[in-house]
Formats: sequence, structure tokens, C-alpha cells
Amino acid sequence: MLYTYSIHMAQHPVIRINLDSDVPAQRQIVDNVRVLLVEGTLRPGDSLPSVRRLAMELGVHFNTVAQAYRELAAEGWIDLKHGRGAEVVERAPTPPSREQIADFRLQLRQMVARMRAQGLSTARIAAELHAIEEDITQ
Amino acid sequence: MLYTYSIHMAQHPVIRINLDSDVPAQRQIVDNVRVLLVEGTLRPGDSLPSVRRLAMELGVHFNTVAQAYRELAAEGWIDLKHGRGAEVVERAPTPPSREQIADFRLQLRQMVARMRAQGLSTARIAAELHAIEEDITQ
Amino acid sequence: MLYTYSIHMAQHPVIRINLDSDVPAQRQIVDNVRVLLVEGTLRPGDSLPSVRRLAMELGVHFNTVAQAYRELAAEGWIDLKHGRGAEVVERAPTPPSREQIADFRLQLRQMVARMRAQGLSTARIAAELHAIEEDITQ
Amino acid sequence: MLYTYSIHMAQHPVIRINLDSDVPAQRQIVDNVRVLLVEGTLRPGDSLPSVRRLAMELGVHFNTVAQAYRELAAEGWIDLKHGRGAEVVERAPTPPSREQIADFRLQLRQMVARMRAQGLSTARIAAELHAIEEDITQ
DNA sequence: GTGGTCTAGACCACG
DNA sequence: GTGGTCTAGACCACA
Repeated sequence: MLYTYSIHMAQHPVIRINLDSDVPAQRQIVDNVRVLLVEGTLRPGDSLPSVRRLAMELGVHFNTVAQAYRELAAEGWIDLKHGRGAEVVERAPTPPSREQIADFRLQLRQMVARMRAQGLSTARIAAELHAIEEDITQ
Repeated sequence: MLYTYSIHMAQHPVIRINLDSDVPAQRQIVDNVRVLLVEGTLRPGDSLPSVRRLAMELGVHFNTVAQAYRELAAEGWIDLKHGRGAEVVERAPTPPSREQIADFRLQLRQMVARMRAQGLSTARIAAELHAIEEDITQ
Repeated sequence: MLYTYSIHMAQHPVIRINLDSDVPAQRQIVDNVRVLLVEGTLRPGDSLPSVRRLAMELGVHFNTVAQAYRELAAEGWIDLKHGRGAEVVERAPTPPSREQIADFRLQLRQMVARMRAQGLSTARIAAELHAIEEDITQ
Repeated sequence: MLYTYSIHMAQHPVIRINLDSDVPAQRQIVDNVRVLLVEGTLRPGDSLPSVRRLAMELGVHFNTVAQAYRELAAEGWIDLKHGRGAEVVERAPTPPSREQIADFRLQLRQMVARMRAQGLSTARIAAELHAIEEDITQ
């Protein structure tokens, strides 16, 4: 059984990170929040918990959260307001480049190869791909 | 336009790496060779180009290739024999764990989120997922 | 007279390495720390000196220590946590195989042969064997 | 089941090497012959098989055997005669130095630590040490 | 010729 | 501050 720490984001769902994981806390925070943003669970105008509060509740150093927030800010998702927390902003949609698509394709292939290398059957992988596909098109 | 360097693997397809990419050469070599292994282009008994030869042809230090090969050896794909080159080994199929599947699902979601964050439309992403899905089930 | 460098491990005994020896520093660090671990001088939960600190004190490059630590981590003795130092872990006892015992016997014979080849008398060697024997059974 | 190749040494016992082992062939040849020399199975005046013959019978490149013989010659055990094979010579006993004894002690400790690290019980190890001890003093 | 080791420096990521 | 990665050069061991 692994420990997980979670926190309610304002009036929204939760972030959970696993401090025993090999994936560093900062990475987990960024990735998990980004999913919430992309999937619309966090929307423009919503505010994120303050760096210090989230840090305390997740049990990590506040610098860890601060850098995670900075990464999201650099991607244009949130706006860091001195001493007043962070807020989700309206994003101007960036146009995807041809390279990004090729890159995505390559990364996908490589992730699939890694999973097959770990013993997952192609059927299982295909099923997962299909599930995500449905998920995002609905 | 980005430069890519490629090399024919014995009687097999090619490895291409892009030295200008942010992804380090070592990573690219591992990932690309793993794809060939998983997809069966490289099969048990086949021998890989020697560390030094591949290094020279790709324009990287031999240790860069050596460490890439060692990583593949650690994953159980190839066998490095002192003074006798590198060879693809018969692979003992590893059983996938429940965790690995959950992990795969999470990584997929996160990769998709990253791509959406970069401006790719859900339709485009779904199309790519579908393409890979077909690719591996055929 | 040979120079040796030593360092106190937290509240524990010392590591000494001899930079003039033919045995590389990395090898000495691994072997010496492993002895401390096996003999219980370093116990689960103890933390090791940081890579850079130990490196400085022993007068070697930090990567020399880092690779030594990584080797111990690969053997399952210690846990390296990004940004949070190295710590001795609880060890899952591995079961010895029949081959390992045969291997040990052969290695012992060969080591004894090497020593006799260097002029050590059988009496002297027997005495050393006996001393170690007492040492580990007490 | 592992393949082993063996050869009768003149009118004496056999050398066996295992080409699938991680221990390189050259190493195995040197170590095994040295044991025969130290234990008196091969005695001054005995002749060793020619490099080419041994190489063929063991299934290795003749350079591998040649270097093994050279190593034994450098240790003063055998005499290489151009084109006429190798012969065991009378050895002037070298006096052991204080350092060699300390070195032996350290190597022993480290080998024992490695074995314990592999899960061998101290009782088992002590038994092996005792057996060798008896073996060489009888 | 092959692969392997050790050491090292520049740079990155995490807390 | 921590550990990690990539690249590299000198040198070694093996076939």
C-alpha cells in the first residue's frame, strides 16, 4: 500500500501525489494540474490554492510547488499574483506546428514500445488507446 | 529543416537520430532501437552494429552508444559480449502487473494533456491515437 | 608508506580509500561501504553522506562517488532520492542459489591459488581463513 | 544446462571452461591452470598443450590461450618455448610482503561481504572457509 | 577489432 | 543544498 496525499482544489476535484514514487513531486503536481486544466475541470477565473498552502497539504517543500506553478505559468495556463495566489487565465490557442504533430506521433510510438517492452499485449494497449480516444472526443 | 543522421542496421532498416534535438542522442538511440526490437525488425540472433561503428556513423562519442546499448542490455533485449559485439537475445516474456497498466493509462492521459496544451486539437490527437491503434493490431 | 583518506560516516565508523592503489576509487568505495552494510555498521534508515560531500572529503570527482552509490542502489542496499540524499533501505533477503555456493567455492579456491602463487605459505593462508571464520561466526 | 568444454592436460586432469559464463575465457584458463599448478597437479617438467591445440579443443581463438599462457609465464609458472609449447618450470619461492598479507585479508573480507550480500548465511560461508582451510593444510 | 571502466566537466532537475 | 544525465577522453581487457 502506497501513501498518497491529496487536496481539494477550491470547489473542484483533488490532486493526489505519491511521495514514494520515482516520479518527483514537482513533476506530479505539474502533470496532474495540467490534466485538470486541459480537461476543463479547472477553468479560466478559478483560483489555485496558494503555494504555501498546497505545499503544506501535500507535505512537500514550498519551493517544489512554486516551481510547479511557474512551469504552468510559463505554459500560459495560470497567472501568478504576488502574494495573492494563482489564477487560471484565458488561453489564446496556439497553432500547432507540423513538427509538433510529428513529435507527438514519435512519442506515442515510443511510449507504446516501452509498454510492449514491459510485457503489455498489443490488445491491451490498443484498448487503452481506444478508451482515451473516446474520452477526448466525447 | 533539421538534419538527421541515419545508419543501416546490417540487413535491416535504419536508425535515425537528430543531433539538433533537445532529446539527447543516447535517449534517441535507446528509444529507436527499442522500437525496432519490439516491432520485430530486429530479431533474436541478429547482431547490432558495434558500439564504435555506430558511434562513428551517427557522429557521437562511442560511450554514448555504449551506454545506450547497456540500457537495452539491462532491459534484457541484447547481450553484450566482451570483444564479441552485441546480439539480440531471446526474450523471457515478463508478466505485466496491474500497476503497469494503471501507469500506462496515466502516462497516456498526461501525454495527451501535454499535446492539448500545445494546441493540438482533440480531433487531431484522436486521429493519431487511432492510427497507432490500427498499426499495432494489424 | 601509502596515503589513505578517510571520512567519518555520520555517527558511524570510517571509509578509507587509497588513491595510490591500483584498485580504482569507485571500486574501493563500493566494497568498503558494502562491508559496513553487511556487517551492520550501517543500518536501515541511516543516511549516507551526500555524494558531493563524500567526494570532496575523499578527494575524488563527485561522479566517482555517485556511480559507487548507484551500484549499491542497484544491489538494493540504498535508496537514492533526488535532492534528498541517500539512505540505507530495509533489505529484502534474497535466497541463495546452488550455483552461488558453487561459485563461492570456486572463487575461494582461485583466490587461495593466487595468494599461494604470490608466495604466501599454506599455514599463513589457513590462519587468515580461520580468523575470518571466527570473525563472522562470533 | 550449461555447456562446458574440457581437455585433458597431458597425462593429468582436465581444464573446463564455460563459454557462456560472464567470466571471460582467458580469465578462466589462467585461473584454472593456476589452481592446478599451485595444488601440484601440474609439476615442474610437465608440458602444457600447445596454444593452438588447447585453443581448438576449448573452442576459443588461439590468441585467447596465448595471452593466458603469457600471463602464467609472467607469474613465473611456465616457460614458453617458441614453437615447442609450454613447460612448467621450477619456481623460486618469492617472499610474501607485509602488504600482500594485508591485501589478502582485505580481499577475503570483501569476498565474504559480497557473498553475504547475495544471501549466503554466515554459517554456510564459515563452512566453506573451513573446508578450504582443511584442504590446504592436509 | 571488440566491449568495459574510470574519471571528469557541463548542465539539468529537484527540494 | 541534493542527485541525475549526457558527453567525453584515457586506458584496460578480451578475442
